Amino acid sequence: MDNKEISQAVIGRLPRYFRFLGELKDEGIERISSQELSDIMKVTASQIRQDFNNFGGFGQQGYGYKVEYLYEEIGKILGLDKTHNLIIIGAGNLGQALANYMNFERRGFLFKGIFDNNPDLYGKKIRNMEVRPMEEMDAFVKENGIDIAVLTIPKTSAVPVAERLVRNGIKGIWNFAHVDLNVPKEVQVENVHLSDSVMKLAYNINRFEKGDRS
Amino acid sequence: MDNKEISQAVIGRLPRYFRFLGELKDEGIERISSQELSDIMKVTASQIRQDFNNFGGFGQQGYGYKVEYLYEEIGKILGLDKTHNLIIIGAGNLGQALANYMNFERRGFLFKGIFDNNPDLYGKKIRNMEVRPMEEMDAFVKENGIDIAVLTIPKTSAVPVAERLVRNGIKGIWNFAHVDLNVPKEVQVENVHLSDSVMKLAYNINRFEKGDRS
DNA sequence: AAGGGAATGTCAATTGATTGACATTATTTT
DNA sequence: AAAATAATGTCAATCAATTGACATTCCCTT
Repeated sequence: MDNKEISQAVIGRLPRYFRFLGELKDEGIERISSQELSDIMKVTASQIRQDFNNFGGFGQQGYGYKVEYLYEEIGKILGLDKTHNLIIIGAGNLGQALANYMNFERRGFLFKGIFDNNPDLYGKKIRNMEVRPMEEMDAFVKENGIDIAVLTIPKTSAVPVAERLVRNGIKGIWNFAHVDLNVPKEVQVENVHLSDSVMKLAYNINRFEKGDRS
Repeated sequence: MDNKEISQAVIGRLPRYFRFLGELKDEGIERISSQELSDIMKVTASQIRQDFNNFGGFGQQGYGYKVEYLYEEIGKILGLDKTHNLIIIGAGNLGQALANYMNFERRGFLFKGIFDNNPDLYGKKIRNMEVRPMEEMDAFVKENGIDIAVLTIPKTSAVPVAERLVRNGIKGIWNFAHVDLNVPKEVQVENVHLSDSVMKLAYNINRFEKGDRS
């Protein structure tokens, strides 16, 4: 295994490759060239080859890539061959949506529990899982080997809750709260700032209306 | 108004500036230098000045930036001084979560309707708005001047629905479906691919466990 | 009113990402 | 079995983004 650092630009593209390859596989396509993939995905063939080569190259010269093999390998790179125990903090609309939405299970993300600090919700069943009070979170994380916490709580509580999670050995935080979390570098944070996203959309709509047709 | 193209890298940072400035404003801070902002936001002061200069520069030499003024100006750049009429397509968990979650209203994103093709949901009230059947969508978009459609439907239906939206003059699509939409360039698409996001998280957790401490 | 100090705006240098080109190597055909 | 073909892997060139440096300008104090 090479130890050279892979840029996040490349990593950010892997899930999209994975998605397209999965679809090709489902269609029964067995092999594909970087040029064909380029046409489908609307990125340059050069970038595709460059990206795959970061991991050693999965193709055969003169032939192309075997779709299924490539799909498997990218899955492994992304760590989808392993399972991850996951809890959701915040049983509001978004937390519930994510809990139910979980065809993430297929990818090895196992939903292990959901927590909230609203007593009205305690015991409520969400996807066959009772909402637990926040006080139980710390022990639960430690005892159940939880890797990932999904934060769907208001920004005011997000920071202290993140600190508690870190203290109990969480490995990754999927953060939906509108706030930056400052955690030690051994804890991975992936932010989903929905309002940032919709603002970008607003900008681009506006930009276009002002006559910047590009 | 300058007509030079602003890179999406810069645009992508604006919402974060906006968020931090809003908080500073709420704390009653009146002025800030790029260096101070750099310390808070953990980006270089040079990048901050460079970014703002894309829009002509909002500061005063020897003084810094007026927080409130800067906040307002970035809001205007993002188009938050205008209102956008928005509908949600797909009244499942995620659609409902987004509908309720809407403190987007504060930013000028006005929730005007929600649609689904499941008859069981027709008429169900979500945030004071009855779920409408998909058949009514096309006319509704046209008649109510809808700018933005939020797609929270399965990937199979996302593509044809996007086409219908485009035909009826939608300006932007906030796409939560796990599929790439091919729309004319005058229609802006902002993707929120949640599974891509969680896969990136999985990668980074794995990478770290394998000993890449960075 | 004048001078010193502070921080912007901007240019240049560097770093990083993407694209292009092609030699190499495997496959396929004859 | 050899030649032709096809497409990768990789190097070099280009393009874009980030950082660093500093002259300029404006604020603030005396």
